[in-house]
Amino acid sequence: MPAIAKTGPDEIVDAARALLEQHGLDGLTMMAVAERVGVRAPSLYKRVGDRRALLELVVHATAEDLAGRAEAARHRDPVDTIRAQADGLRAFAHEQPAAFGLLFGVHGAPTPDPADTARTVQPLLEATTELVGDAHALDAARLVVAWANGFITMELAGAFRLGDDVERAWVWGRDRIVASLG
Amino acid sequence: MPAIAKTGPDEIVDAARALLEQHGLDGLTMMAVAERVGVRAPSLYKRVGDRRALLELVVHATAEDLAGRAEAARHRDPVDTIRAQADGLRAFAHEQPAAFGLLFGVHGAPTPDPADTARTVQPLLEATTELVGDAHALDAARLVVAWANGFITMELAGAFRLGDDVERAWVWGRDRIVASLG
DNA sequence: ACCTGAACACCGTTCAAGT
DNA sequence: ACCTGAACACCGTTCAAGT
Repeated sequence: MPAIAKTGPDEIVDAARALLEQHGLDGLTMMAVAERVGVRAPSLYKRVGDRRALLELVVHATAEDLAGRAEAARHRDPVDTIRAQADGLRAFAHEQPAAFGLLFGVHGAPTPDPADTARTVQPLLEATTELVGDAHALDAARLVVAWANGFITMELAGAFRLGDDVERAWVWGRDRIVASLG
Repeated sequence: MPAIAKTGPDEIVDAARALLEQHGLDGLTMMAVAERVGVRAPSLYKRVGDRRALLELVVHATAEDLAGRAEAARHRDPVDTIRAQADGLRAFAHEQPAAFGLLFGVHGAPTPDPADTARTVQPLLEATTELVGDAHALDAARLVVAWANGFITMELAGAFRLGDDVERAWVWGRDRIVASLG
């Protein structure tokens, strides 16, 4: 007998991303995803392997999203590009904090596709190459990304507890780093 | 009837920390902790409230550990202190990667005691005060900590996939940051 | 006082049976 | 082809009953 599919992998991944942001990683259960796409949990296994595989799809979708933004934030001036890459990463993290945490956290989450990672870093790498030269372009890119990721992660975790202006700390740190590459 | 306690909170926290490093956060189950301390899972609830409370104890113990190390890594020269704080944090993370991830990750883990956080940052804050003055001491400390946390987190997550020397990137970044504060 | 088996809720996953 | 109820394993948690 025919039997039309009620859902596909895309709807499932979208549902999973929504649940991730709304209820955290623990709220992203197979049962909750199933309910959201209008199906019973066992049916999901015909589409996505298992929960781990679904997390991989979520990571992949998030990484693609981020790569697209990074590519869109290029400027003529390498200093402008570096600032835009850092600010863009932060904006992305504020929009999708849980997905950002999944992508850059430590705890055994799936790793993004190397190709997406490469696309994401590329514009920054071009800018640092222009600023500091080939020999240290990668070191410089790692400096910028490490600082931005660390700052954003601490910000999202509420780790800046000594008061004062977090916004100012971002700009101050960002511009110190940019200046140190000049 | 008497009935001597078979275990106390300290053994339970030690068991939990060991499980965390050996089997990850998912391996830190109440049943596994119970088995390690020689008791059945229900008995743990007379000692630690619940799993969440146990995680808080683990975070607290880890944060105290880290604070002690930070205090032990002071030097006369503020530049030496900053280097030592960054290197010490990294050494700590390499020894207890899972605990480090729990402490600095994003995902709804318990937050360390503010007092422990303050102790941990204090030596760095004194050094940055000496280097850049009161007005930007906190901004500078945040720059250093954000970079170090971000670098270490990416390193532990295996996010440095573009090859090359990670060790060199650490030293290069660290010394750029220190120099930018001079 | 402290410990435990039994029980319940919840989640991931499999599979035989339905359409 | 696709979907589902039933079932199993595993974990967190509670509680009445044991010593």
